[in-house]
Amino acid sequence: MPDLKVKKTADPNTEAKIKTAARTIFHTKGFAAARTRDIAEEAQINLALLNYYFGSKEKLFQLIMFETLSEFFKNMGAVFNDETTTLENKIQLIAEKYIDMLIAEPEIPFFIMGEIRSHGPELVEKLPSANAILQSVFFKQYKEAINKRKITELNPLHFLMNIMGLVVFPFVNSTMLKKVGKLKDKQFNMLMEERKKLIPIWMNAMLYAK
Amino acid sequence: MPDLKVKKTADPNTEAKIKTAARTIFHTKGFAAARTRDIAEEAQINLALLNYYFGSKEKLFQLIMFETLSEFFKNMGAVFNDETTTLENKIQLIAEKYIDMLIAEPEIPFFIMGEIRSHGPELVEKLPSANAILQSVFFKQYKEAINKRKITELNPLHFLMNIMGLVVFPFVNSTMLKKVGKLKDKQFNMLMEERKKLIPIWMNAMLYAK
DNA sequence: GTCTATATACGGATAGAC
DNA sequence: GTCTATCCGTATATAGAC
Repeated sequence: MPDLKVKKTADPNTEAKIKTAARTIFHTKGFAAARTRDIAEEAQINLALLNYYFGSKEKLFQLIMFETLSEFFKNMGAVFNDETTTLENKIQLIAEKYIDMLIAEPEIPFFIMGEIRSHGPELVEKLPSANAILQSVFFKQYKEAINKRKITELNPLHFLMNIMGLVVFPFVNSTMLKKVGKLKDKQFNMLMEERKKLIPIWMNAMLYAK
Repeated sequence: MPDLKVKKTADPNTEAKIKTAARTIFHTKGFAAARTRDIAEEAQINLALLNYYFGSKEKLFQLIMFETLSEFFKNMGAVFNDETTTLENKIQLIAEKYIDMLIAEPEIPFFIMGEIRSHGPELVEKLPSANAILQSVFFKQYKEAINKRKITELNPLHFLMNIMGLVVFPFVNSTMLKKVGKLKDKQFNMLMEERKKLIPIWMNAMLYAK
């Protein structure tokens, strides 16, 4: 008689399902507002399995946070330190890659910033890439461009704030922007696509302004 | 025999103290992570008094949220709709006023965006000013400037995203920026002061770029 | 109005059957 | 591995003394 699988056989995907669900819930609600029950429901598994596989809400969160951060910074390190591309190339690549990523997962920057605020700056310590940003090839090239054109030298952080502000901020504040502009998600994303081309132009204009 | 006030006379400031404390706690932690005990401690009052005066955590939150939003948008409405100032004037005023406000209360934009995300867009409905932004004098002047100079017309939302990104984003992401730039609060605020002058220059350059 | 003590609800976690 | 039932800490809220 064949095994009809009438009863609970192990689901090989349970662990993965929980992780995917946890990612979604944590990203959208943040650690404090996320409930393990939300995650269990999203994953369509029993609540007890969350603890069985991951020990605790806290441990599961640490895992998701670690993966999210690695993912968020890994692609960027390569662009920032590529010796073969120009400053202008890099600006364009950063705009394109970040915007693509943010269209795919728009909740990530808010999630990261929120958890950095609440869990304190210890979290930032764990970002190897973060500390080295100002020493990257990207910023060396920025300084060269400034010197060459004999422009008043500003703290390079302004440059960093500007490109991040232009790229990331619309996603962080998307709810309000959609409301103000009466935009559907699709239209909003179209605007973001436009910005891939516009931001390099704007950044260039800012660089040599006045 | 004089009244030595040995015992509990009514403190006329209790209500105000709770509100001030609630503001601080809600702004820094958000609704979900804020505990009524945190607020009571911050205000140095008995926990029960919070409910005595404000009914519930939820009601107290609604009050703080309403006041925060009104305050955040009221000054801006005046600037946006002033017929007597030019576009350039307004950009400068917005940068100055917003940055002053954000140096004084840096947690506000993150707080507002976070609660809009979690409490859903109903909250945005309650912003009378928000819906009218694109009809303001500020944006009329923006469109005139574009037409006059025969520049490719973009969705005005780009203009809004840009100025907000440049002004607000550094405050939203301040923890990471301080870390990356190894800045004390004081140094960070100095950079923000610099931006009051820089943002108008940059916005102008962006406006007529390419 | 202010306090202490307590009720009530909720969320994270585990025991133990299957 | 998966489920049900339950425990326990914590957080909001209230009852009632002063």
